[in-house]
Amino acid sequence: MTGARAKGKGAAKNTKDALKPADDRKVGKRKAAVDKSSQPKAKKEKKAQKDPNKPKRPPSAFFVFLEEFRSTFKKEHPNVKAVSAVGKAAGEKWKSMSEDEKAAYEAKAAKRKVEYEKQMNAYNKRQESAGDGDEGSDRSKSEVNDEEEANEEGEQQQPEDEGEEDQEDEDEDDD
DNA sequence: CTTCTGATTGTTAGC
DNA sequence: GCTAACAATCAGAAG
Repeated sequence: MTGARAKGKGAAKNTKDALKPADDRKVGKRKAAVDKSSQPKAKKEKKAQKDPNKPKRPPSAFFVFLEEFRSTFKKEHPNVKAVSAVGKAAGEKWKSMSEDEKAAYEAKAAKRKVEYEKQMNAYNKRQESAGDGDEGSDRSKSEVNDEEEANEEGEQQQPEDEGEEDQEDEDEDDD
């Protein structure tokens, strides 16, 4: 079980699979390491944080929905602590949701993406800076101190609204 | 003690 | 263009 992780399904590099995009690939999953000594060791920090503040990927609409779903799911199933249980249930419901409902999460996810780009910009800049001096060599600098600096637009309104942002002319469903 | 895994889908980045 | 990897999560499993 542990062996097949990265490419679980044989990398799906076969011509057959190649034609078919990642269809049912159980997601090669993460690091795909654990081979022998690929386990990232925590140098000193708690987790293997390669980069000081690496911009994590923006949660997809599904993940946004997941966060909310998890709360609900846990409420109705406080005994269920299996992540797989929520994942399955969420996935099922997700597919059951209408595009309208999904659009609400998609809109949010889209916004996340924009922020992600911003974070990348800051991160990217950081990288350049880090590369300049020797990284990890100087410890007296108290590591990174700057945080979130890509706020050029002071207008960061936080709409607490619930759902439906500006769908404007969305064809909705006319069937 | 520390890191990984499971399970879901979507998005992003690399080739 | 397609593939691989990763995004959260939580508790257990493995080393």
